[in-house]
Amino acid sequence: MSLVKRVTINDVALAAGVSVSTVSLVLSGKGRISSATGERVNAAVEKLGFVRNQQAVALRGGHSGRIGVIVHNLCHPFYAELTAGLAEELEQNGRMLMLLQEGNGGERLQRCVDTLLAQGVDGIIIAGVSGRGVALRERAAQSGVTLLFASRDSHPDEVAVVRPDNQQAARLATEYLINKGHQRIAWLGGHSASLARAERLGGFCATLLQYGLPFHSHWIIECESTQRRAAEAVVSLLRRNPTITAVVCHNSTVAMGAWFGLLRAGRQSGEDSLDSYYDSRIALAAFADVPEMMLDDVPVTWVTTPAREIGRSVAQRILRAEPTEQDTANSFIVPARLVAHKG
Amino acid sequence: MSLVKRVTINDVALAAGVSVSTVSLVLSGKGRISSATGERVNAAVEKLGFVRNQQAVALRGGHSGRIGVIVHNLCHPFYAELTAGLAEELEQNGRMLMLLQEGNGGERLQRCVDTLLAQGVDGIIIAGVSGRGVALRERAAQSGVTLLFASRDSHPDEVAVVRPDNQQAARLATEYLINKGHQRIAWLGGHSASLARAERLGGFCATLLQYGLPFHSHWIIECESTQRRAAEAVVSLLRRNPTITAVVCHNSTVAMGAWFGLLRAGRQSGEDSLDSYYDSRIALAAFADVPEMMLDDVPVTWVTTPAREIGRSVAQRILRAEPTEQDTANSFIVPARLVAHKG
DNA sequence: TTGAAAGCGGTACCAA
DNA sequence: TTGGTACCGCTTTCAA
Repeated sequence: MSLVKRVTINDVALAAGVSVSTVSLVLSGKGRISSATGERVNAAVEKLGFVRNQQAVALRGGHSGRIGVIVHNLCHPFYAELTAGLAEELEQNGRMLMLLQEGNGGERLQRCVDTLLAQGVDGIIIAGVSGRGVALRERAAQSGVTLLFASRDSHPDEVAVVRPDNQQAARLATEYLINKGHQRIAWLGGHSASLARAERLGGFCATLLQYGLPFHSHWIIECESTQRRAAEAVVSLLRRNPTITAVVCHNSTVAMGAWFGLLRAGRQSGEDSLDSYYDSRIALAAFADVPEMMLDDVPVTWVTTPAREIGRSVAQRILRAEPTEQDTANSFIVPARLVAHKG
Repeated sequence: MSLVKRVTINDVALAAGVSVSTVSLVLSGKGRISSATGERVNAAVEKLGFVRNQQAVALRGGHSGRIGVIVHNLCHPFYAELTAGLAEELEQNGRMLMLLQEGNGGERLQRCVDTLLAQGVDGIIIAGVSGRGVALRERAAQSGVTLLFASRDSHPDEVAVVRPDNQQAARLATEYLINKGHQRIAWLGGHSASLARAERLGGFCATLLQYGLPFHSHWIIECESTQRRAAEAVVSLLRRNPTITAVVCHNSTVAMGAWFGLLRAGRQSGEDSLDSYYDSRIALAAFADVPEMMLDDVPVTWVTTPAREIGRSVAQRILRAEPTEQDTANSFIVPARLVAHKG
């Protein structure tokens, strides 16, 4: 037993009574081979259970079929979806994904790229990391490897990035509410340092202005992403500004919290039906990274960021990209979809 | 421009004025090298930006440093966490992860393994796929590669698997409720075909019996994993069995739904405080794949399956494993943790 | 302490 | 239509 030697092309050649070059040709279907030889080789491959050693192929000069992916946090739903889309698309094209998680800090990212380069990847995708993009791309280019970025927001660097259209997403949500008849719309959630939030706010404000609707900066509420805080915030907001009829929430947690807050407020104000209280008074719209089953029963209209599509898109781009032409690659912005609450 | 040739060990040797063998020795710190030469080589490495080609290393006979991972569904929180833990642990040990998603069907899984084998991985981890384990392990063993399984439940095959202790998790939840004074406890959610559910139910029933508490099979409710269904189910359950004081929920969606159901029921029954209605009447416990921030405000006691730890654990095992001794590897069962609702 | 050379498993060019 | 063979980048004896 012990170290079972792997079946190589030599073994196949021997078994089929041909040379290694012939086997190689059959394998890649390149040369003009007589069908008799072809079958003999294939039979040998089958019998011996031969699997082609991709490392050797890559070493000789071919492509390795590996795409490196550096993802900031795999457990974040957005990046999980993105990575899933990436893997899906890459697998469909016979490539595979080498995954690295970028735990902390900038130095580490550089090292991730080097690790990937050492593994002989054909391309590298960085998902959700900001800054230092130019230096990294240069490093990758030195090795003739395409480097692409994917992110939730626009990149601070001047590098190409595939990302969601946060402005359009906000416009979508806002217009939906406006078309439903809402005129006084507030914003709840997110931290002012968030770039994605800033982009969304841009779309939100622009849409309000465009429709000639009032916009007050004190209707824009920062809020920690917990249900408790969101519930408190929405109640206090509505108490101070009773004319507000709709709220756009920065994420699903905030939206859930806001809903609970409304439920409580409805109860406390003596309404006899929470649903009617909600329906007649306050409409909720919110951004979500993925259409979550968990949220199916909450009366919120969701604008979902197409994380999976972004993954697929960036995969397609890296497959198409020639290492030399990467400089021509421009940002590719994927639109969001609106999922209206039924009923 | 165009195809920038990668810096090789030859270039380094040339630049440092030594032979390739010397460079190799310095790189791996193996031979006894004079510090003068060592420094000259390192300087050249630095200047040229050399990165060692792992494919060549692996081809020559060393380990590739790659671990293949086949995961059923990356977007499922349990498997996302598991994969993250896996990646974390592997990276800390200088390995990396080649990720494959097993979309559908059995044939495909076999192909995934072959793909991984062709890439020259040192080991393969299959996360969340059942059946056909024996055949796959055999295939891997032929190539001298260790194959390990990780899963949410016990495996139907007779192969080693790292998995959560579903029985213990259920025991944990049940005992917690009992210690809180609950005597009449129901079960809500999950499909009867689910193996994980069956295991949990085992722990649940055993604990009840152990404490001499009543157990009625009609207190075990199957339920689709949506909030709406769970809300309906919990209300109808309590209406039929008003003596029940606690419910164990099969997952977080069901728990959320149950809570909403209780809220509604409380309101309809004319209670003036939902919280007190809930607190005084029905306690909820539930299983969750990860401690989710989203759930921070729901009065549910969670038993979290340690997905990340399972990932880490299986990574450690595959790093430790010698290809030949895999048959001695037994199932490794990771206990769950209880997160009591504060207040 | 260092260098020369033989592979690892393929590919592809050049002959036959 | 096939076979011989020189590599790809690196490790590792074996000599020097």
